[in-house]
Amino acid sequence: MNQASLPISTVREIRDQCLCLATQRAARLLARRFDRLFAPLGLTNGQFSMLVALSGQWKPRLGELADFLAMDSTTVTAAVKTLEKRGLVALMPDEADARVRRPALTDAGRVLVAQAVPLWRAEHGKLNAEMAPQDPTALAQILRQLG
Amino acid sequence: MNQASLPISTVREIRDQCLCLATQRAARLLARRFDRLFAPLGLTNGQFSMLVALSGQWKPRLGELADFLAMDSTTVTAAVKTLEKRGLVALMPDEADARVRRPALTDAGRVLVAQAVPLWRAEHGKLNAEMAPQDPTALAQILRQLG
DNA sequence: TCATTTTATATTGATATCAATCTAAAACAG
DNA sequence: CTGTTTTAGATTGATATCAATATAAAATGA
Repeated sequence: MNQASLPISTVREIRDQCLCLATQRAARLLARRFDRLFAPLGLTNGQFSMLVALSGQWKPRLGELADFLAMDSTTVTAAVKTLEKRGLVALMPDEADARVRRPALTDAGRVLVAQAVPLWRAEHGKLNAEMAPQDPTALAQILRQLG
Repeated sequence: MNQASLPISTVREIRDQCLCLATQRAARLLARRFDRLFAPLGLTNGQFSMLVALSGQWKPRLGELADFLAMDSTTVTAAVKTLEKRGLVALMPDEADARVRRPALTDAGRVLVAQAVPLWRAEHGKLNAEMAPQDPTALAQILRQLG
């Protein structure tokens, strides 16, 4: 009951090398940071990302949005429902395929995301400064290819 | 109702640069990957990380474990309770301070983590190969400093 | 000492996450 | 065409996550 279960070298190996652990850690820290940033607007970091994803000309179906966010599609269904209830997003039926529904920003959603972007820009500027001399965009690109 | 809410350059800026989004994406992908890997043992990626953290000589209090995992301490309380119910971890009272409780692996926990490590090593080897020529350990270190 | 503050953890309530499963529509095979 | 398979999405159930709050022990201060 007293000896370690693994060689100490193994514990160190996993602690120092495991990308899953390192990524979950960073994800939790950044999620909290941006959740607090957007809290005055009633948004979470994930809701902000989703609203931004819907702010271009791109009109994804739910499944495409799930791929973009690397979420399970059931998670997207639930998340969109929350935004829909708040009137930030509307679900539009597809003309060609009755199974498909495409989330789209409402006017209220557009107003809110426009308010959130300056907050994001200021906070992300701080974050970039903190991680110097690392290149944040390069890191983001590596992360996007990870999985 | 039809025009984009943000300049397209802003949408691209956030999509390409936001470390919060990039990290949440990667975290979800890796969580699913390692959850499936450990599923035959009845473990999630987070439970594996927690058991490994308790596999050294380190005997953290709950709050120290929370810091190590960058989790909220209430999340750790709940997660440890699940492991305790399964008999993988026991919560030991602290001699000097009655508020403090220290989670410790049980024999069953030791057996299970020893079974999980070879799975982790094989899968992480694949992951390392996939991200060549990036250095996975360097990436893990950057992520550990992020927040 | 005793009241106040701080610290460590637990509880509650809300959302996030995913696996497993379900329904309905579309695509396909014969 | 009709029966089967595939695809898109929704529902359910379990755990994860954190903010807000509560509790209880320790530390501090008058």
